[in-house]
Amino acid sequence: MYLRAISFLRRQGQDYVSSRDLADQLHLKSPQIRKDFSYFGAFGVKGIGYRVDTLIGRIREILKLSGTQKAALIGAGRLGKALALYPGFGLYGFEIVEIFDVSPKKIGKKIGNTKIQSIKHLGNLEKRGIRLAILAVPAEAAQETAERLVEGGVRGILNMAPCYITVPKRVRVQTIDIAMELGILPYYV
Amino acid sequence: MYLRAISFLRRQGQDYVSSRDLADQLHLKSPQIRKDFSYFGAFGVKGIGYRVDTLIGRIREILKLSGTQKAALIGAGRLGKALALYPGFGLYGFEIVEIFDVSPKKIGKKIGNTKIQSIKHLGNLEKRGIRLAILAVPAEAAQETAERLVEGGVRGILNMAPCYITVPKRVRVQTIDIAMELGILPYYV
DNA sequence: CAGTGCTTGTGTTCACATTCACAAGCACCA
DNA sequence: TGGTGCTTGTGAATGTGAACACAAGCACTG
Ligand SMILES: NC(=O)c1ccc[n+]([C@@H]2O[C@H](COP(=O)([O-])OP(=O)(O)OC[C@H]3O[C@@H](n4cnc5c(N)ncnc54)[C@H](O)[C@@H]3O)[C@@H](O)[C@H]2O)c1
Ligand SMILES: NC(=O)c1ccc[n+]([C@@H]2O[C@H](COP(=O)([O-])OP(=O)(O)OC[C@H]3O[C@@H](n4cnc5c(N)ncnc54)[C@H](O)[C@@H]3O)[C@@H](O)[C@H]2O)c1
Repeated sequence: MYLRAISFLRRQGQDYVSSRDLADQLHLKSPQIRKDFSYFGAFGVKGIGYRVDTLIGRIREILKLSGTQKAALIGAGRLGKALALYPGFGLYGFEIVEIFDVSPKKIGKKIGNTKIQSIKHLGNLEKRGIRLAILAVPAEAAQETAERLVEGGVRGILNMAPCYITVPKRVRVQTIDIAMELGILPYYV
Repeated sequence: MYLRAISFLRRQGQDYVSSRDLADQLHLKSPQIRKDFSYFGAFGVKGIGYRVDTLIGRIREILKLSGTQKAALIGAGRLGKALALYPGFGLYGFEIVEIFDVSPKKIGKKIGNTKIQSIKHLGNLEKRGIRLAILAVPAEAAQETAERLVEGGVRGILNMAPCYITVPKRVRVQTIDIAMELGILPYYV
């Protein structure tokens, strides 16, 4: 979240940012931000604030986002296609290098420059330097597909299907349930 | 989250569920679930658990999700199209009834049964019974578009653009930043 | 070079959410 | 009908994260 906000400031040409500025932009209180940063060492300048470049570098280091990371996309449906063409992953250094699907109609076709491969040819992703996967298959197939990913050596899964998936604890899953997020709104409205 | 899990159980024909079962499924502890439910009154049966139908009804009531709610979709790009055709909103009783875009190439075309209208014709959504909107426009246009939605009487916005938007405090915004969620994974991997 | 204004970093306080532990209560059975 | 086995609902304990308040420190100014 900080990375996104600070990257935005950099694009606008800002060199320094104070915890107060960030707090206003992110709708947080400023001590929150200073505490968060200070957990990872003191890299601000009293009286001035934090240097934007330094901050981006440190946060990328902390989150292990330095350099580029390869990711696989599973499921070339409507959402999968949107994700495959989404440039926003670049900010965090992600690149979708392989796409898989089960449907013969889709296998062999291309999304952008990337060919859709058969899920049967998933193989050992780890050996190809892929440790992350985005799961955009129907909920019914999510658990089964996740298990194949784990076999393939994947260490982190972004699950777009509206269900929980169970994996060995060395594997991290992050689930996004878009409809559920919308479901939160009426309560407050 | 509970609603999704319990709806899943109902589809499987289960009549009752205990806090322990739910806890296992959602990777939580069981007292958490009992506390959460008890804040809204006691509607379980000791020795048995919670009746699935009752639970779904109560949670829908609590979250103000009883009945159907109309929503507008702004931005008929790749993501917008996927969302417009996504059946998963139905679980929470949402229906996308209007779609808007700015591009002359898209206006007049249909996604499913819904015609894409010009954003100029947004008008008063409230009067048409629309209190929720899904924002799937480029980040640069998000703030400006959100303001038009607020003018149109929208009370809740699901923002898919990777940026914060500022709205009057009577309006609730829920932002989903998909790339950011993926960005969380490497830290743990 | 002392004074002013601003911002960081952090010990302490505070608030809240999670977890524990157990009494109360229902169902089933002998 | 009394006993057994579960499960709920909830006060109390615990843990965790947010907010506060302020000393320490940098920059700029006259
Ligand atoms: N469309 C949306 O806007 C949206 C929003 C939120 C969540 N989701 C979720 O994302 C997932 C995908 O949604 P979608 O709209 O793209 O669906 P879709 O039906 O358009 O696409 C699903 C794709 O997955 C492929 N597939 C099915 N089983 C597979 C398997 N075992 N291995 C590999 N590929 C397989 C299908 O061939 C298809 O191409 C679903 O779980 C859906 O609930 C979608
Ligand atoms: N594609 C994805 O998978 C993905 C993932 C995460 C987030 N997002 C975000 O969702 C948003 C949409 O992404 P997309 O991939 O669909 O982009 P897109 O470029 O395919 O579509 C954007 C659409 O918005 C329309 N638009 C532009 N300005 C508008 C305005 N002022 N009013 C109404 N409509 C307007 C455009 O005409 C276009 O049809 C972006 O903010 C993007 O960052 C997309």
